[in-house]
Amino acid sequence: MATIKDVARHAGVSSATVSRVLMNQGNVSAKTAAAVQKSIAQLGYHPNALARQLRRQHTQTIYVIIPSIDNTFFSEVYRGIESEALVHHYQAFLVNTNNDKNQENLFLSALVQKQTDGIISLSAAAATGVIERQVAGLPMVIACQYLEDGSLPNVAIDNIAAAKEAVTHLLDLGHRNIGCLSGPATNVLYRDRLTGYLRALAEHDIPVNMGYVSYGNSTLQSGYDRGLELLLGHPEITAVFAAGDVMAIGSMKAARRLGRRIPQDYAVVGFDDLDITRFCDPPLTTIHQPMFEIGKYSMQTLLDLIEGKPTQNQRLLEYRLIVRESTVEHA
Amino acid sequence: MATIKDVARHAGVSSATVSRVLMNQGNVSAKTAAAVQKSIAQLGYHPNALARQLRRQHTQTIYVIIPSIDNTFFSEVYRGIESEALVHHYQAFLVNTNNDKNQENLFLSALVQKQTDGIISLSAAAATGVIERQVAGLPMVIACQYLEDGSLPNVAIDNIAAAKEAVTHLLDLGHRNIGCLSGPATNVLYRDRLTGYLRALAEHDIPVNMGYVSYGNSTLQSGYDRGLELLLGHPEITAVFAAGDVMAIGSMKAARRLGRRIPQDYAVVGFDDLDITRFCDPPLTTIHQPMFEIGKYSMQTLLDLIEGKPTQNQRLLEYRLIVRESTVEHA
DNA sequence: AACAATTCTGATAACGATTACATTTTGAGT
DNA sequence: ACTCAAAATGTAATCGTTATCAGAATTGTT
Repeated sequence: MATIKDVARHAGVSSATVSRVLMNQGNVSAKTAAAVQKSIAQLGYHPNALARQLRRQHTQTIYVIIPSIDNTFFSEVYRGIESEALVHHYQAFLVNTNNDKNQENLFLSALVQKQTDGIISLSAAAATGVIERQVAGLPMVIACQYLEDGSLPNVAIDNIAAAKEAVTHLLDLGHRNIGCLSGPATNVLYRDRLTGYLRALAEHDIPVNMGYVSYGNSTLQSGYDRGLELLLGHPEITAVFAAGDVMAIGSMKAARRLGRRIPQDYAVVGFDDLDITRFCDPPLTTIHQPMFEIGKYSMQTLLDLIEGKPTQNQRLLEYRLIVRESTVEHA
Repeated sequence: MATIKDVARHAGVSSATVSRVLMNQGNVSAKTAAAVQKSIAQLGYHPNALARQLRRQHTQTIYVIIPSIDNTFFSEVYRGIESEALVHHYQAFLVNTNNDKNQENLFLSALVQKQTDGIISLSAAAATGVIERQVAGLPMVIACQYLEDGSLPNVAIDNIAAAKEAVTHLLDLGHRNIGCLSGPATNVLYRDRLTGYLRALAEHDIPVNMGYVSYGNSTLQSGYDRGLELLLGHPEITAVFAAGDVMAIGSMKAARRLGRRIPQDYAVVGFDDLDITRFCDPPLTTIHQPMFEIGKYSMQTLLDLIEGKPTQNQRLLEYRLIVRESTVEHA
């Protein structure tokens, strides 16, 4: 690979001059600039980003930590991040932790070493790791989740209120025995959504049966498994609130297998509003999260952080309940 | 951030010694090693990867180019890549091009500059860009697709044979008017699958009606749109071969909307065997691709390339038809 | 033609690590 | 104690850039 020196020699100038045209910060005559450009093209020269970044002490690069790459929810948030990064000439890279603590640790220390300008984590768990490891100081924002000690800026929706609205929708339809398919209790997100579920019940003076809430792991299969259990163990349940569309879809299959018709015998509401929910049979009633915007604002916040501007510590975006055909008045 | 010099000073040794314990390549007494380790811990030192890589001239890093991050097919392939990378102490990063030529170009030149050790592209289009730009020389392999001039190693399945098998399955069930939901004709993958479709028909002496083939863009929506068109324009069609599960699922909604029962009135077979296909209603008959293995072998091939070992230029893995409930004997 | 002000350009010191080579220290064997 | 090889350490060059500073070339003004 050609280096800047090769170009300099080829163009008959010093490497400083080549660097100047590379950075095009003026102060170089049109003639030599042209000559240098020509040499660059002829030699197929590409500046070495490593060397440049080492010298400049910043990378114009951010990394996004994603807990599980196969969830399209995260992909959409990522797209928002990416598009915003692009307009600010930052480059976004993705790391996938597979929900694996080991992997997270590995990546985090790798990222610190990589001298990235900033990190957006879509997992509060990973973020906790960072802080324990005292690599704070590296600009970082959390998207979709948040740290309970509020130590890092975050952008998300109000999950408690949203979940409450979803469950209230079921209550308004006359359902009284409502199951809850939650995610891992270690995750704030699912704790909040569970809280919303409980509050909605409380507001309608419905006694809580903790047997109605089941904890899955956000996969289709666990939506199916937990959904099956729920219906088998509590046949009186007529509706379910799933704290994620993926689990909702899994549970719909479980209901069908038990001969329940959706929505007549079993109403289901999801959470997230993934693309696929419009193509289910029946289309899923769910909470819409502005995924793209969450990504976009996360990136904006990160940029503020990088540039040392003051930032809002918590940014809550708008959600909304989208009623489709998977919920109907209780018979 | 503490540098190696800080550690050296703190431990009362030279930076060379610190480097030696960092690389733990022996030749340093247990006593000083311990002292250095202690200083490292105390100062919270992390080696600067940029500097290290600049000096060592390799990064232990590979990048994976993904055309669209929201397709779970790619995620699964990526997981295979990642797991294999991990055991070889390589770090895999992801870049998403959103099927956008501009983005691809941007990323590619960025990657060259980043001095990565290698690239795995899940898009032949991106790979073509690389070659035009004469940044060959950078180890690179293509997964799932291939370049028609055979200039880069690739690992995939035999898409022609697989598509042919899928369509033959429909023919064996007695279907004669079979639609084809293809992807962009610019993509070898879809051209191959279309070829498979045509060959199956030819083998059964069924005249081809090119009106039966429609070109979508691999989204749920386009599966729906093209599927609707197909059924509206050619109501005599009783089965469809979709060159991707995502489009298959979209088209199922279109069929339902027109009052067709699946599979009785309309049989559909997909391609890929995404997780979601098991949770559709009805579960989708499809071609299973060994996504994880494709990823794994791609990474192995890339490593061989990096280490200068001889590599197999084309590796075809096994696929298989999985018959579920979306296909049934033609009435 | 002389001079100052301006614009270009080149030498060189960083950035933070690794490593070849030189040097010192250690320790075993006598 | 002395020698000598082996082990441990230090010095300094290097990776490919950018940025500071100083010097050279150009321009404009009188």
